Amino acid sequence: MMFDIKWIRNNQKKFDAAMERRGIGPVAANLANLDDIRRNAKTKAQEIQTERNALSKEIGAIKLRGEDPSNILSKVEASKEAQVMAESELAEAEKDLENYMAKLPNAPLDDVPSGIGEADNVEIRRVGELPCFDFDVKDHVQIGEALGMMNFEIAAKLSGARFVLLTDQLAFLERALANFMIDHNVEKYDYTEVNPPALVNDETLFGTGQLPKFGDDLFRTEGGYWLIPTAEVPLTNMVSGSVINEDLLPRRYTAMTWCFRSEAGAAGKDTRGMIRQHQFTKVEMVSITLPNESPGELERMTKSAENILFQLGLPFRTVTLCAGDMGASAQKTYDIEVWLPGQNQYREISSCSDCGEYQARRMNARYCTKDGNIKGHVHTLNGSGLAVGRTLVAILENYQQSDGSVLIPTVLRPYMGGMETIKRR
RNA sequence: GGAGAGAUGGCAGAGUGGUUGAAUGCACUGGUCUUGAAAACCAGCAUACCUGCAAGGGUAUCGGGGGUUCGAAUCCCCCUCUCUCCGCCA
Repeated sequence: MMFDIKWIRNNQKKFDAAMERRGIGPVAANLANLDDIRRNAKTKAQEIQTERNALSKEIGAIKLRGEDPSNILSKVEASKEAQVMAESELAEAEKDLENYMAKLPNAPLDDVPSGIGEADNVEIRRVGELPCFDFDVKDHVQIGEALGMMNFEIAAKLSGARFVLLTDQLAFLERALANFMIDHNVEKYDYTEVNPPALVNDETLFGTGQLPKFGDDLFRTEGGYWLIPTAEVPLTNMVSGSVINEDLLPRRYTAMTWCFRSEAGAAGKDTRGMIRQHQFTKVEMVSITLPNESPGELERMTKSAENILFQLGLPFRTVTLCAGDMGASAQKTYDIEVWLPGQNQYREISSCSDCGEYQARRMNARYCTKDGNIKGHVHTLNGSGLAVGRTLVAILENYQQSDGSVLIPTVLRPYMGGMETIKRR
């Protein structure tokens, strides 16, 4: 069950209040009603089945004695019709309830600010000083193209709009960034590196909440696979359907993957440059925790992402998303926004979310005590650490020099064979 | 892609139409015995859901879905996955 229907039945006002914060009208009464129908149908179907089972057993016994069971057989015949009816009623009721619940978003935590959009998000900290330039600031497209290492025309020829082709030192930089991030997550924050499938099935996308509602944002193969929009999908679903011993929690996974997004609703947005692409590289973090540990884990995960920016010397700010701006699966989200001199604004580079038990319920991922007693659903969290393409953009723009070259952040140099600057050659 | 074999409780492994939710062994838990332990013996040991204040009662589940039957782990069909062989391939 995607939500705790018993809890909803008994706490209808609370549930509706939570949904209202996400801009969704009252649903609890509907849910309770659908559940009533479902339970009644179930009870009825079970009663009929009980009778049938008893009769069938009796027939077995009678036949064993070598007697004629035909009078009972006729009784069975009568109950058959009733059973078919009851069962189809039940199936319909269950489907109705599931379909209804599958489309509801997660309930925001109490400390999530109210609001309907970006403007209502709350900044909680700013780190790093904005760079000053004594020359005309260029954006990453100008810088990259001038270096001759960022090409949108060839990418458009090969694929179409919203693709980019990096060459030479920029291709190298992207690879170095990913390595740096993975190492950071593994060595400093105890994440386990994973190299997951990038094509997944329907069930997996349902588990993390992309399906059934947001299939339009994804690419799908003719064979019915989906290209992952983020490594959150495979990493989180690693524990689907399993019962994890509480001693083994928390579990932390990190992966570098390509991410594929159709950007269906983004026509006209960020059309210039690498900010919004159909394909981009991202290093992702996923944590699986005990229920009471997810809020602390969210802070930890966010710190991990922030620390990468800090080490790269990129200025950023962190905001708490308001209830209306969060993704459907999240119960609390921090966005980290990096400063982009070329746009003269902060832009999202990481999003860290505590999904509570929302995804765990969809995936049926639970935990148990040492002696195997199943206690409940785990909590799941995911966060970018970081979006590699956007990090590359941020480095180009923040570390640009007057001569068109780009300084490489110190921590990255070991990952680039000691190279200190990227310049045209 | 072709041919074959398989999927049963934590594990191993019986079971081909009628008290089979499922033998047996191992593991695990409790007990007896013992100074203690081992061994031996006895008992217990799945999950989900419905119903009930509770005790309890009930339903479903032997990879998944559908079918045959009064009755299916057992028969039929479809699918998934695993293994072996062949082909192809990074």
